[in-house]
Amino acid sequence: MPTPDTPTKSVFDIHALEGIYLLYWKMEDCTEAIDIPIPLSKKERHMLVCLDQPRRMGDLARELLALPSTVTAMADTLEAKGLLFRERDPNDRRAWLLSLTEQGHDMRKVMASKASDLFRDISGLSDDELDQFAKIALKIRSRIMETGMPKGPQT
Amino acid sequence: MPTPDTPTKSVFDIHALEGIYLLYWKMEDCTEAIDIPIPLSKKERHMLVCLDQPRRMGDLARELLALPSTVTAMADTLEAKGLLFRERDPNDRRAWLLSLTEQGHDMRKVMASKASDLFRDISGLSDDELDQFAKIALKIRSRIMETGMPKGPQT
DNA sequence: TTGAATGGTTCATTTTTTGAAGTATATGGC
DNA sequence: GCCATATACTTCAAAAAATGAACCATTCAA
Repeated sequence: MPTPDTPTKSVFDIHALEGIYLLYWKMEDCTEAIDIPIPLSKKERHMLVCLDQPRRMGDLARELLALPSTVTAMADTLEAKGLLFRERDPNDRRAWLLSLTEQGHDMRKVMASKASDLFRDISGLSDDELDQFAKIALKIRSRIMETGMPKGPQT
Repeated sequence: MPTPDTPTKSVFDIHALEGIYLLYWKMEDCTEAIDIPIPLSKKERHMLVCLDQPRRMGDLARELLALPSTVTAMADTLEAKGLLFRERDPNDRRAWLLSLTEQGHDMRKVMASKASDLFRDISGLSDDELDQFAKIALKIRSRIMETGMPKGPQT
């Protein structure tokens, strides 16, 4: 019978990564339970949260690891629910900019603040640790935004 | 036209969380590209990585935020691919323990070590920061494992 | 100007997830 | 021990979500 795998010698071992995955999954799980007036799927929630400012559909698709056609569908339903609207990108008239309506912004704010609270509870970190973690997470965020957002599914 | 939302005053603000999400998504994206002899879906990969030691299907379902029936289906395909096998849990003969075959363990090790490398590249952190981040991620991991794994979808 | 590339849409197909009903084992009260 | 109820997993049909190919409009570059 196989015995548990021994940790690799690498600095950042798989159990730390597992911590990140668990955190993500647990956040997903608890976020489901946030009570919002209009029911949204997980991906739709993420899309909403990504829209702190107007974004092009293609960018969203890459960030959310979705195909353009998937983003079209999600934008359709969020638009139908009155949470966002499309505007032509003045710099490229092929592209749409998605922007939140006032209702969309309200909902996004509620979700963002609840998510932040959830993170504190779930992680159980001290203020000091939260601070350290946030600092590094922000670094990772800028790094990914600079050096390459996810490429997303290839067609 | 709505202006970008102002950050909340909470210690752990939404942009830090966004960093964690981006990290997760980018890891998903790059992990797709890891070349393995037997093609697996994302969830199947996660399941494999979770099986560093024999686990009950119900536990996996909760951790992976899937329904029991979904885990049954995934276990079936991974079993058919020769990567894991079922054994009755001697402590509860209703339950199955999923264990990796030797091939499964080999594949898991490859994926775990590549994931670790990927993380270093994607995050772009210094060794010192990696260390700090890993320490905190491990804390979060134990915290979640103690105080409550995800409940998963409710039937 | 024109041909190739890009941004998004449409829609039929495939994949994945869901959930209700079922089997087998466990657990707690009597 | 016996029964009722709960738990662990399975089955399978229905629903939801993602995919990808064909398409239109605009942009970019030769």
